[in-house]
Amino acid sequence: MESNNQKNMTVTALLSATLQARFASILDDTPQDITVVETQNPKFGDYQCNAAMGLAKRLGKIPRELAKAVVEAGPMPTGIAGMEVAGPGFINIFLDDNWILQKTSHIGNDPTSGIPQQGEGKTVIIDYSSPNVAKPMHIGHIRSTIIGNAIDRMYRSLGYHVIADNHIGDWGTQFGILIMGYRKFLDKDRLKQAPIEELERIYVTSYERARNDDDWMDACRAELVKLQKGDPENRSLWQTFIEISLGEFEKIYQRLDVHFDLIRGESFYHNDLADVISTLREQALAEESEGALIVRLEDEGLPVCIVQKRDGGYNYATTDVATVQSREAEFHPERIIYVTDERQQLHFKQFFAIARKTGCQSRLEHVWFGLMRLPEATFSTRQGNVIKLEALLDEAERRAYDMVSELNPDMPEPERKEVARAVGIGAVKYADLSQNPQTLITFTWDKALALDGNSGPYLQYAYARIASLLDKYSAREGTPISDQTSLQLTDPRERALCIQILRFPDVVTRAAAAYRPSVIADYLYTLSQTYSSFYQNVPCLKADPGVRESRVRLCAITATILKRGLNILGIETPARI
RNA sequence: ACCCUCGUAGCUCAGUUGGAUAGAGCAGCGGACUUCUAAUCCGCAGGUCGCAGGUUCGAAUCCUGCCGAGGGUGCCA
Repeated sequence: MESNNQKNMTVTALLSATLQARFASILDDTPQDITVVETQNPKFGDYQCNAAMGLAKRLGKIPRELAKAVVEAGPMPTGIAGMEVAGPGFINIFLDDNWILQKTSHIGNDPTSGIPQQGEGKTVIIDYSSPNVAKPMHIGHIRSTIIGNAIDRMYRSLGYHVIADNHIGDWGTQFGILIMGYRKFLDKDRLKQAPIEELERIYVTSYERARNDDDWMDACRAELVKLQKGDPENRSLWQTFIEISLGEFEKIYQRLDVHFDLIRGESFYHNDLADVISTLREQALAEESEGALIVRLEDEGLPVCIVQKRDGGYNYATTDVATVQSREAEFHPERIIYVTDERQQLHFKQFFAIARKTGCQSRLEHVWFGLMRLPEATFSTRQGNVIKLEALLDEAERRAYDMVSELNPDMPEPERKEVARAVGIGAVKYADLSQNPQTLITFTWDKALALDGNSGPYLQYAYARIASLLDKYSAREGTPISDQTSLQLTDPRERALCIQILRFPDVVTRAAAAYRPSVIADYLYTLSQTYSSFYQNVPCLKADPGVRESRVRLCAITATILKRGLNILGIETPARI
């Protein structure tokens, strides 16, 4: 009987502990870095330990002999059917079939699918999406939103108390320009029809004018000062801009199934900025240079950071320091994770350094991703070749609709639309989540909306096929497959599938530690392929009684893992496609 | 000039942080549908891991140099 403690451990954690004890039993002390990893190739066993080689060298022993001694140190521990020494000193581990089945059942029935609840009692703040007021969200914003949300869900699945905070750009010089634009160029009909597009239009018009007209520029500055001093009329306009923008953002968030616990823009921290500056002065961290206030960061190998401009205005770094201080005081987070594009790397290094100097205790992490580009050119607001997020999602749903209609012409219209929505959005999300974020990615419609191969729809389809199989089983037997059905291994493909299922808790743990949703995406795709191969080649419903129940149950557990894994990526799993 | 990333099959990308014969998808070729949902499965072909050195039992992965791409570098965010 396993203890609760062991049930909360991943397979690699369990095996690592087992092997560590085994090494310790033949050595004088307990080596620390004994780890067990999944094998790439089944012929090397299910898991492997590579520690003997490095350790032997340090101890002046022969690697193969050390490995052999470990293998022969005693009877096989729980869960392990056999171990063998291979190559220069690898220890290949073969799991015990009964243990595999027991573990697979446990993962299938566990409310957290075996994911260790390592985050219990810890708070993590995740700062993502963060669009600017008065600008529509385009495909440049999608990555922060989708990747950030996946990290959010990953940490929740590990038991962390997650605070998702949308740090919107609702304060700054653009509002003077916007207020003048609103007064002079506003078209009320357009504002009703497409509010955010109209705000963007008046902003761009006003901005163009300001570039060529100094009087206009001065007027914009004057409006900004009035706003910052609390002028009621400008204040109310500003509120209007924010409400309109938030309303538009919320539509996108609803479609993407993204929800924030906090929406605190830069303005929320505005009153704290003067205090931040005076603290920096008191601690002698800030000094004047060329009329501005700077923090020197040579000791960190970083360039100077300006915290207050010559005209008295504050910079982004100042706001971010104020934000961290506020978050620490209110929430005491163990960690704060920021998800932004790669251009802000230096900024985050600088402001993390300043935050630490001012006593910040939270672990600060910057998760960055490459900008998205269009095949023809770098996309930019100025050139007007942006793809609006809304248009992308519409196109995705349209293509998915055509696909669903072709596959399933009998599906009633409302359901077909609903499925098309889930599949279209899932395709867009998966395209973004399935690759390493830190690479430059070129946007193409076909890739973002891929419906076959390594794609969201492939995974959803795999899920739907299982759901259909389970329905069919229930219909025939008059009752769904029981959670208590005992599993058995009668075909190598069943074993391969179980081995994949066992990996899930490790994968989620690893993905969260690396802030990489692609690790989960990659795994789910492998799981689906393993399942598809099993399903295509091994009869389930048609199998003999007993074997049939076991296989159907295995299908059900696979479905559970697929559903949970996709849910962590923020991708829905319709029961029919 | 300096700093940060990236460079892997024709194309798009993985590669468990130093492990065994570098893997998928798309495209190409050959097979499997009166189905347990073929958006699938089985097989074939495709590689000087940008180039050159180095570190060690072992390198796509780590160090150095070079080439190429992208981003950044005191009053934008």
